[in-house]
Amino acid sequence: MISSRQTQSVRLVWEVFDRSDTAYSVVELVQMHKGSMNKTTVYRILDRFEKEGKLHTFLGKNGLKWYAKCHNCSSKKHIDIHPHFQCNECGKVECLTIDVKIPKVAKHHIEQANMLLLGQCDECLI
Amino acid sequence: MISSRQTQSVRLVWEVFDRSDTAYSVVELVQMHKGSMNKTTVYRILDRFEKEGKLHTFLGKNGLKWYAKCHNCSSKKHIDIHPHFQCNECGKVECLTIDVKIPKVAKHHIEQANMLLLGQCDECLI
DNA sequence: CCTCTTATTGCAACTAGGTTGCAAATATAG
DNA sequence: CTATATTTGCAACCTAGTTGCAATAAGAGG
Ligand SMILES: [Mn+2]
Ligand SMILES: [Mn+2]
Ligand SMILES: [Zn+2]
Ligand SMILES: [Zn+2]
Repeated sequence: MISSRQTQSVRLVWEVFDRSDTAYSVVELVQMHKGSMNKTTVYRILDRFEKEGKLHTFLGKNGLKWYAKCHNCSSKKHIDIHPHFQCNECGKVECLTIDVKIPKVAKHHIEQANMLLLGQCDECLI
Repeated sequence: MISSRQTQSVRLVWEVFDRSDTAYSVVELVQMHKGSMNKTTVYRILDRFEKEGKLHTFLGKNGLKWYAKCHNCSSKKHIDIHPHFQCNECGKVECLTIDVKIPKVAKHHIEQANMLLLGQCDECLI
């Protein structure tokens, strides 16, 4: 499941994602593991998870990097090209399962489409 | 046309956008005006232009802030909700005139959709 | 034109996310 | 149990962007 060396830190970071399908910003993850590992280690472990196809990454509304679990990816193929949602009130981020068709643009070759929807989440709508 | 005080710096920054419809990153703009004004000034002028509805802003692929001219906006209403394209090879950014319909998401209120298309621009396709 | 008020600017210091080089620690193959 | 390669901590660094404050300069009104 977890390739390369299965260190204490690797296990701790993975557990967070294993427990739920929530997306986490690097800032949260560094904060969360403060005391048990260095921030550099968090960054490096996340990098490795991404290369291995365990996590995918995207940018939230202020350019912050977010990570979420992949479901059918490997180091060879990332198929997590889905839109993401971020709540303008609580800041929470979610992976969306809806399909977005990539628009065609004349004279351009489009390889990827990043879509970030902004608004209010279910909890903040009340 | 240009509200507030029309300083030397304000004129210089505006000229860049007035000349063409190119999008510019703040990094480029600061570099471009190095020698004639401080970077803080560039940031503040861009902020003002945005508030006044002259420029709109969005994030490029590395979370860098980009600015481009608005065409029918005012301080009251920004209607520049269009997708943007960034070339993976030369880094160039373009505003796209295509329409993207904002997807609906159950139990969420979507206010805005940010879309960044990545690929190769016309010049880099050769 | 001159004067006064207020918006704008420069500067230096700061914040925050993210990266790097290197020596020390540790997982794991054999 | 070793030997080796990977991973980690640390401290220093980088870059985009922000802030407080004193100095400067638009431009409105006289
Ligand atoms: Mn996702
Ligand atoms: Mn645009
Ligand atoms: Zn919310
Ligand atoms: Zn290009």
